[in-house]
Amino acid sequence: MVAMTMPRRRPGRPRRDQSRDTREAVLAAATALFAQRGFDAVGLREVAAAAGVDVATVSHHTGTKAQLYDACFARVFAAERQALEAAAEHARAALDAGPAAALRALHDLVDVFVDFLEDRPETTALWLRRWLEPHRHAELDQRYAAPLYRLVTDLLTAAAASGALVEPTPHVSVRSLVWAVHGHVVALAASDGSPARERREFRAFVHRFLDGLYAAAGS
Amino acid sequence: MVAMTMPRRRPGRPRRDQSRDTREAVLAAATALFAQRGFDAVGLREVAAAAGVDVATVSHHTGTKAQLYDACFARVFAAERQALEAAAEHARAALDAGPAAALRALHDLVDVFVDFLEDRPETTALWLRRWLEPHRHAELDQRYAAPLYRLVTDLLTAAAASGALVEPTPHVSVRSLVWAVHGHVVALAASDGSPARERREFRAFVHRFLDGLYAAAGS
DNA sequence: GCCATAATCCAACGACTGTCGGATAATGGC
DNA sequence: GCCATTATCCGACAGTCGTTGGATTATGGC
Repeated sequence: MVAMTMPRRRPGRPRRDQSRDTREAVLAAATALFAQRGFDAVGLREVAAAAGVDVATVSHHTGTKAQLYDACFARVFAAERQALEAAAEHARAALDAGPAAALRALHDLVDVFVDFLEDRPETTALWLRRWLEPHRHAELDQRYAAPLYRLVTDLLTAAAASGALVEPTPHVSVRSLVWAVHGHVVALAASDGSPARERREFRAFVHRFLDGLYAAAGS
Repeated sequence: MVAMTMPRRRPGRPRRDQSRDTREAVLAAATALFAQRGFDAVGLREVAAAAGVDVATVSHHTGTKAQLYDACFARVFAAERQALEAAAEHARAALDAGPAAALRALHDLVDVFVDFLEDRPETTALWLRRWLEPHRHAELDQRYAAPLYRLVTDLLTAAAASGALVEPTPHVSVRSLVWAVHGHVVALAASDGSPARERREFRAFVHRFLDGLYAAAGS
């Protein structure tokens, strides 16, 4: 953990950036715990212990428990959004270079997505937990999910408009693809087999899925 | 709720089947609450109130809170398994009647699955919550998920052996399909659009997906 | 070198949690 | 009609929860 490598904190006016470091350590510890066991099962004292600080320090930096949870969420999904938007921009640029290039760009985009979630499984855990909170679902959807979905959906729609593929309901395909990836990550975490093989197989499956969308266009 | 239609319970030796009725009411109330808000966020007193009984009565019938949770889980998935096994038997029988009949049977099987989850969204919620519990994941997988997955995977494998379709990794396809359905159910619950249209669109998507597996066989 | 600042910890609060012993009372078996 | 049975509720216990007020102390600005 980050807290282990840092010198034990002591009271007093902060060194430069001490506040930011502590906040980051708390957020990292809280994110891991919330992803693993959920909002209600994690106590603030536990978060504090994992971050190497006192409970009151957690509250001091992140306010209420719900605010801490939201901060963890925002932190993780900002990273995801950043990774995806760069890749999507790339794909959008390739759209004008013909169906073959567009298909290759889509493969790359999906690979970036799969890589990201494989590397940070806590992202999947947080997504699933948020999806299970109906009252926060709407706000979550608008702030995080919708922009990402629109990104890819627009991509597919544009590809369809250029005649590169046929997909009557792009948002359904995208959503199904996203959930399939989450399922893959969950299965990967619980797997006792060869992770490398499972990753390869899933990637191949996703690519076949994308190719299928293109094959339907009969180009 | 069931509790509302039943006469207020009073102490005393039970009428015939009173015990079973109370247990059922408790399980129903607990299942709904656990699905909505999760294990830790639901208190036993809340379950008791929803079932119209006292806390001690809940413990008396279902033991520990964890045992109550497991009982809810087992109850829901027994129903799912029953529904799916009947449909799968049907599909397996149709496998010898040629590719067209087999494909139609697969469509039917998936429709049964989608119908079931659309009708009982709490099933999806409980699945997702269980998947997020890594320590119980293995046991869960072996007791409930594995048999169902093997059912459908065997079906696809047999179809592949008969040359009806080509699918190198049936378990990946099946898992992805299952997660896509769960994603559909979640989106449906949070949707503010037309549920009927979303259901139609998703069903069409799933059928296209299955047809794609067959189309790859180049029959 | 002094002082205001602010990060940190300690201690405690009230509320809520799961669980259990014991009292109550209605019913089935005799 | 009596008795053993048992579903039900009341009350209480020990523990944990999130949160807060106040004391402590090291640092940056002067």
